[in-house]
Amino acid sequence: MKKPNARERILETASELFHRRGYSEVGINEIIAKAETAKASFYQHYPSKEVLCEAWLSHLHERSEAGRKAILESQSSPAEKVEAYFDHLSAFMHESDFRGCPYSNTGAVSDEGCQGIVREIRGHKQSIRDFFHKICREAFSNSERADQIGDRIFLLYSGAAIEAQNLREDWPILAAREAAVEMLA
Amino acid sequence: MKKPNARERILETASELFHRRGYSEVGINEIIAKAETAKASFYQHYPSKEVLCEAWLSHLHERSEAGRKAILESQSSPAEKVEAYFDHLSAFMHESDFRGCPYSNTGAVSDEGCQGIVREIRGHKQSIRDFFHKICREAFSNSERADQIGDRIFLLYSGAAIEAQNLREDWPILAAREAAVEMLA
Amino acid sequence: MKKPNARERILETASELFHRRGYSEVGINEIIAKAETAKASFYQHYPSKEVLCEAWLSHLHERSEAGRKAILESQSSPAEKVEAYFDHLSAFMHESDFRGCPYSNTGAVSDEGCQGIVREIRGHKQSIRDFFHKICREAFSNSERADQIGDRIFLLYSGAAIEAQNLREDWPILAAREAAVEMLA
Amino acid sequence: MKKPNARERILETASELFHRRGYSEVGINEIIAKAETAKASFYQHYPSKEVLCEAWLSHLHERSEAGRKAILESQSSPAEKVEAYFDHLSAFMHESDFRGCPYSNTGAVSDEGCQGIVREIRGHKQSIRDFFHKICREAFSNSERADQIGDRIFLLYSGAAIEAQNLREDWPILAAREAAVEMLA
DNA sequence: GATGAATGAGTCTTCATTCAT
DNA sequence: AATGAATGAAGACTCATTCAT
Repeated sequence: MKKPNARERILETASELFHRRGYSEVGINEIIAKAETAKASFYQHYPSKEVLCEAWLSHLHERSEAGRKAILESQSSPAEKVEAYFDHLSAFMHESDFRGCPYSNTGAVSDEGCQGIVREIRGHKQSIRDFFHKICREAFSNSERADQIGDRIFLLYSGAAIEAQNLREDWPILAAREAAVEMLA
Repeated sequence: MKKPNARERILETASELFHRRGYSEVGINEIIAKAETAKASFYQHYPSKEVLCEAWLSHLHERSEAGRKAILESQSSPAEKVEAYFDHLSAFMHESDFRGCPYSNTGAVSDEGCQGIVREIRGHKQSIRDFFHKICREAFSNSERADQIGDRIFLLYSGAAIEAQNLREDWPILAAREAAVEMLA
Repeated sequence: MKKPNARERILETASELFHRRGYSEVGINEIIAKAETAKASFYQHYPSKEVLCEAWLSHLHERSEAGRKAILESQSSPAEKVEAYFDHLSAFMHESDFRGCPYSNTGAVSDEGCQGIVREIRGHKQSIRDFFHKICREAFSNSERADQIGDRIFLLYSGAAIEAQNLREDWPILAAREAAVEMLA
Repeated sequence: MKKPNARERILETASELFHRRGYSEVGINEIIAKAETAKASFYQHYPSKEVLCEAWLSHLHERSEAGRKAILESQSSPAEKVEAYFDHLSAFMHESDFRGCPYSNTGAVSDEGCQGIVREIRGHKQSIRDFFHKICREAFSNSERADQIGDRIFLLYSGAAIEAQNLREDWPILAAREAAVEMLA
């Protein structure tokens, strides 16, 4: 029984599982079973579980970058842009039963030995930080102050994601959003 | 070869290992080996790994509560109290090579099935949130505004911890601290 | 279904399998199946397949040393001692369907990374070499000449074992025995 | 990307790898990767790993036969011919970091099921035996005695190869050579 | 209160081979 | 003549837990 597109099916399945339950909690066996693939087919496409994890984070990052780009290019005000991004976060959290940030969650179980994974995490985080910096530079004439506020919103954003996960509540997202908007006023 | 205090040695060993590498990444075998205990002795004291995890988080919480109590009872201003707590965080992060928050890290690999663990996490987080609320109520006459600012500082605090871990840098802690102080001005 | 003495059963089973088919050709699964043990029981007693291999070779060496000791302590002439040892070899080869020398066979699939295994092999070989040296010193007044002849008999012995294996014939053992006796005449 | 001579590249690559690490320790994947060939191309040229092994041994045998033929046809004395062959062995061992005899090493991991491989091994060994027989017939008028001495030199030769490998020393080759020359005196 | 031996189910990864194109 | 994707079986090893003593 030959199944084409194993590569894609594996990535899709793993994305779902890694996100919902965490990278370290999902085994190759479960992935290939759900993806209906043979184990050796898996390793033909991904040399290791770690590389699959990188592919997942990288793929997620691309989509997430596109979302930020769309917001940046919109005609909205800085505050509206920030609001839009927090609304994205809120939707994302509800979709995934408050599983939090895939990057932070993965970072929690990856030591410095997982170089590729760590690179993906840092790249993603820096990208979000840059996003807030850009928005704040639209709002503030002083670029130093803009970056400072951008960092604060970035931290509020991260804190909101992690605490919404920990508490299984969405007030952190709303509170962070409100704080961010206030900072841009 | 009788080893007294097996219970304590196990908890100490597990605390160190869980914190540095993560609950899911540390096995029972490693714990009992480092604690120089027999496997059956382990299960005599802790019926499961999960219960050991709860004991770890609970013990950590007690010490952390004591720290917050001391700060609250100090003669410092609200801003100074917040600064003191962020300084604690900074020291904690440096001590542990930026391993982040034990509670959030554990939450990243625990599903809702781990009721005891989840309870510890939520209790701890709520406790920190309360701590900031109390400080803010000293600073603001309007208690609603106080809680709002307290929540924001709580989120900055969480965000700082997680991003210091992700980026292995300490600017998030400094930036969050600065933001918190500004909010209390 | 608890089975005591797993450790011994594993060693016995592995000894048989490693000898008949070769260290690299026998998997842990087969060993534990034949020994009727759980996989984890295996690893409780032997931290790795490599260590099991060392235990096998070491155990074999002890028995083999005892045999040489008995020959050395016998009242036979040097030639008779050598004959006795070659007769041992002949019997051993017939017993095992001409599977040759376990040490040489294992050396054929072990690189220098397998330090423990290599140590066992070299120790065993040196022990046989010493054995022939001792016998020859009984036969020759010149100890240098004795060691020289001892080395030659050692090499004849090794060559006989390997070629009896390769050819599945026993003439090599008979020929080597004859040559050795002639050297002692 | 068309790669001509895939067949030859595969054989060359496999020869090197089989010799250095042993037939059973080298996988098809490694061979095709190093030979820069596709997996299916491999199976187009060699229906199985076993057949590739036979091709390797057969090819090696041809070159080795040529060497023996050259020695036999030389104008040297029997003792010189034997010396030349042991010198070949010495050079071969040093070139390959004392990996020993490819045929004996392969025999150590091949059961009687591998008919083709076993045939190659036996053919090769018999060929070397014949070689020594021929040389000894030049040296001895009594052809029975000649074959007897030839067999002894053959066994010394085999023993030297295997023990040089086991001990990673070259004294066995020198000792066997010396013994062989003495036998021809 | 303490122990070492035993366990089944799981981990990630590699094997030699075959398929459709 | 060449290819990349697919495969089932097996590889060594670890998991958290339970047992009898």
